Amino acid sequence: MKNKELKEQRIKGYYIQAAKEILVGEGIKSLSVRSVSERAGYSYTTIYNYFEDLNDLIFYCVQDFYQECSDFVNGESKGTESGLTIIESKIMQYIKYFVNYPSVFELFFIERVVNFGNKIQTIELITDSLKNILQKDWDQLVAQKEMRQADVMKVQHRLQLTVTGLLLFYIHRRTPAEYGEFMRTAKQEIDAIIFPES
Amino acid sequence: MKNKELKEQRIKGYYIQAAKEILVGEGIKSLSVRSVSERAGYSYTTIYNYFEDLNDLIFYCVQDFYQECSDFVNGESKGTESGLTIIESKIMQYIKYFVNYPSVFELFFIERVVNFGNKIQTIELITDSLKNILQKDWDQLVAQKEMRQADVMKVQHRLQLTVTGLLLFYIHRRTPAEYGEFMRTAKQEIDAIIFPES
DNA sequence: AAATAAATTTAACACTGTTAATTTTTTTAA
DNA sequence: TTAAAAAAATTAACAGTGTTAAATTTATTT
Repeated sequence: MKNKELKEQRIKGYYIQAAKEILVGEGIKSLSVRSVSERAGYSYTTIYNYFEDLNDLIFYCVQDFYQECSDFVNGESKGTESGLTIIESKIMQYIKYFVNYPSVFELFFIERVVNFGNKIQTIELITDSLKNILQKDWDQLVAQKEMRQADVMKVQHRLQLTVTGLLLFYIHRRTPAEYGEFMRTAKQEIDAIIFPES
Repeated sequence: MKNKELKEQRIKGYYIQAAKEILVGEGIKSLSVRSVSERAGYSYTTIYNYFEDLNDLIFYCVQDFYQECSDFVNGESKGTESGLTIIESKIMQYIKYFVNYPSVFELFFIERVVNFGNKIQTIELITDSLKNILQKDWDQLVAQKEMRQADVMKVQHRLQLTVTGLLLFYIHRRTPAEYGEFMRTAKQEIDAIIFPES
């Protein structure tokens, strides 16, 4: 009976969609078993027939958001720019995604993750999301011998720390207060990492 | 009647002490109006006679922890080291403090702060805690003309982003998994920022 | 010692996540 | 097509959360 499984997947989709809408619209503080159930159109315990618990549902949202973020960054290929330049503009797109969806940033980097269990892979996927999303571009750079593999790894790590730090202070602590200044300093810091000589 | 005020301060102290013990021992997830009240020796609503709400109490803890962190970093002056070297070892002390008290890191950088109001100064104190705690050392460096003011500010900001990023991934996402590796890469990254030529 | 003020506690409310029992709906078998 | 079995969904309930209002106890003044 694959019909049954299809049905189950559809209903899970209703919950995931409802949860994503609440997360993007009102934030994780408004996401409760009751609120998501109501939006999905079910009573407040039916959800336990389809998800282990609320965290389980949230994990599906995280995977969806990761894909959205990746598409947002890699979607519009800027055409004929050089390697590091296109990487930089992609990093700025990555930053813009989380500025547009601060709840997703919270979900990825702030939210305390309990019940790791079988979700460790997803955790790693999102903590390394910047690296993962740009992996092809970095590989290409190495293949064209524009950078050495070891240097790429160092730069990847440095970018992860700095970009996450930038977003943490801007989204979570409103530092700096102005969007324009934030984007300016963000670009400066990224520049300093990927163009270390200048 | 200053006697009355003294009494009030003492009782507030009981609550703050109880809250700090819970935060350090069991983490913020275990800090509730009921748990802190029980440890302070009062019924579960007496707290509202001394604090606006639970967040108000937490803010007093934050200020205490900030002072503790500052003392931990500046307490043991390493004697006759040169400017940047002593700054680096102090930054490593700063990191060690939060590794020892991960709940304090959460309180400082992770916890969503509602009801800003009159607490904005405290927020700024802790988001700029690394800069604030080392300010004298930086000033001395400028006074001795070992660094220019503008460069100091750039390095301060870079350190803030990197150190917070490092702690976020290590404490919150267990990346890297090993303490030794974490401290090694932390020192590397700090080195790269404060000794940019090498 | 009696009246007043202050401090503390109990009761209650509206939330939260989650489990167990019950009811409704859907599927299978005759 | 109707009866039995299985599945799905719902209601009730529990233990927890923060917070307010009313009741009670304690302390201070007259």
